[in-house]
Amino acid sequence: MASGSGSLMWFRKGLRIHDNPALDYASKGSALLYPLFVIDPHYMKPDPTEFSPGSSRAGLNRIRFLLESLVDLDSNLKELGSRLLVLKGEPGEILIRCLKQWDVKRLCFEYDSEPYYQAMDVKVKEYAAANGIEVFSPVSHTLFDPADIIQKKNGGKPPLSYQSFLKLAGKPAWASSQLITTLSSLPPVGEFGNCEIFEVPTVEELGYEDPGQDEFTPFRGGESEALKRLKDSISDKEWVANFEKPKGDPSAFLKPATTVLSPYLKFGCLSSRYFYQCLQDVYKNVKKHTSPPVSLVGQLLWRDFFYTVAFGTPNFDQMKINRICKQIPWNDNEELLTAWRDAKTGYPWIDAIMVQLRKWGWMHHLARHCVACFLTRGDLFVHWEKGRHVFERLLIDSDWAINNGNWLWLSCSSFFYQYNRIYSPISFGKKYDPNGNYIRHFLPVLKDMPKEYIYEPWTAPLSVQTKAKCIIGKDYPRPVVSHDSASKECKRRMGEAYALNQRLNGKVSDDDLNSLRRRLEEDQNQEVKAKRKRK
DNA sequence: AGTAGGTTGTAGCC
DNA sequence: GGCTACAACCTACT
Repeated sequence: MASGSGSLMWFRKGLRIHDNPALDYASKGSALLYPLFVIDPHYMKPDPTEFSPGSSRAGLNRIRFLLESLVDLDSNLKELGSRLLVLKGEPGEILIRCLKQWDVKRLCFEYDSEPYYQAMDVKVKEYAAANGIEVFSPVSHTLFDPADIIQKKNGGKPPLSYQSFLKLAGKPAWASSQLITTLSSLPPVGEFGNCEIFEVPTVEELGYEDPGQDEFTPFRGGESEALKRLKDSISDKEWVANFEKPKGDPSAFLKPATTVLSPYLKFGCLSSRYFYQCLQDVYKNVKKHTSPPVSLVGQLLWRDFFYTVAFGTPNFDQMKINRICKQIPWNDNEELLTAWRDAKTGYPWIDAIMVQLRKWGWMHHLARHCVACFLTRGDLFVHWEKGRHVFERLLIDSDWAINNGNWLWLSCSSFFYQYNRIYSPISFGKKYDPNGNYIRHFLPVLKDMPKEYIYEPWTAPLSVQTKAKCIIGKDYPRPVVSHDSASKECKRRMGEAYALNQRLNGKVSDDDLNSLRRRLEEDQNQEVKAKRKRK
């Protein structure tokens, strides 16, 4: 109760010591500190109905990354004379139970703008208020407070373009203040009575079996790893100063073309604000540097842009009743979706990327673009929400606002509308990696295919296929669609869908969408018939 | 009402 | 590596 002398630090994201205002405040003026993490079954419980090992929300790679981050957090807390208390269950309920049983006068946790936590936090705050417990919930996951930008600076609506976001956001308030990056010690952990406290579990303890995979993500979770990676990334000042995102090589995998700090930012193992300040320090000491949107700081601002729009847009993660999302008659073709998801489209560039996603949980941004475009408006015309689900589970850096924002972008449903610009599943990869080394690594079945054919193996003469020990249609699939005709058909459908959205001023009903879907399919059948006749 | 600009398209040319 | 045509969308702002 309010008479207590302890603080409860509730970790969700923000799995770090450095620049953690909630932790800093919790540790000040309190005789006791309870650092808590709750293992949420929504996120961690095995779901055997899913297409890959993991829960319904997260694949095994990301679950493992989170556990590693917790182990590291626990060990960093121990160095400061504390430890991490791990509990299991629905986090909101568990937290309230802890507040009831423990000696807590102050509850601290990082503000989280995702709908899932917004709903949970309302209940927790209500309980705290009713019981005289002080709540401190600072914005420290992002550079800016999304609510501040939307309400105070833009009259209640989120900006829908990056440029307008930049103008509204300006410089962060804390840009030139000293962030607290180290703590010297923490108060001792209080008595936790009959609460059953766990150590950080292993994946096996969570009920997962060894998936028997030959290759796993090379990225280890945790604040220590994040800071090491940050230091490595910014040590090359020229590289930082000249960074231009679109110029990176998506096929580079031995040494990725970006920092790969995204998974650490996702879980808050790395503070985006600290990263921002480190980058500004580099910029100060060089003659010239790149700028947003392409620079490294630009990447952090992209992150905040998507957080802001996502916070200000109800139903951001779906097509229907989403104010900013174009209504498009996507198909529901399970076979095409499965081929894409399981790296069996017959396009090696696409399939190699999907294998990297499955094994590493990370691919270059442009590689993500290629497969997202291919699944949706480029070739297969499958609903972006299906692709979103696959990314959401498999990416180690999957972040609700950013993942959904990028699927809206790539499917030309919002933010980006030039649907005639389609990534070629053949030539896009080839211009970076003409020898196909990336494909050879992630699709070893094609490792002996001559480079003349590796992006289009179905065009290789049978003698070449035999010599490469890879028969197309047997050892590696034939293309599920022909890119030339499929992309043309997609453009036609997008054009029709856009016209419908414009005509109805965005108010497209299920019936409108279904009748367009029927018409498009009829047109396509007629077209196919006409083609046959001509032959 | 009209226009500029938009992180990252492709193919074909030099 | 850079230029052009291709076909053409939207948002933000004048």
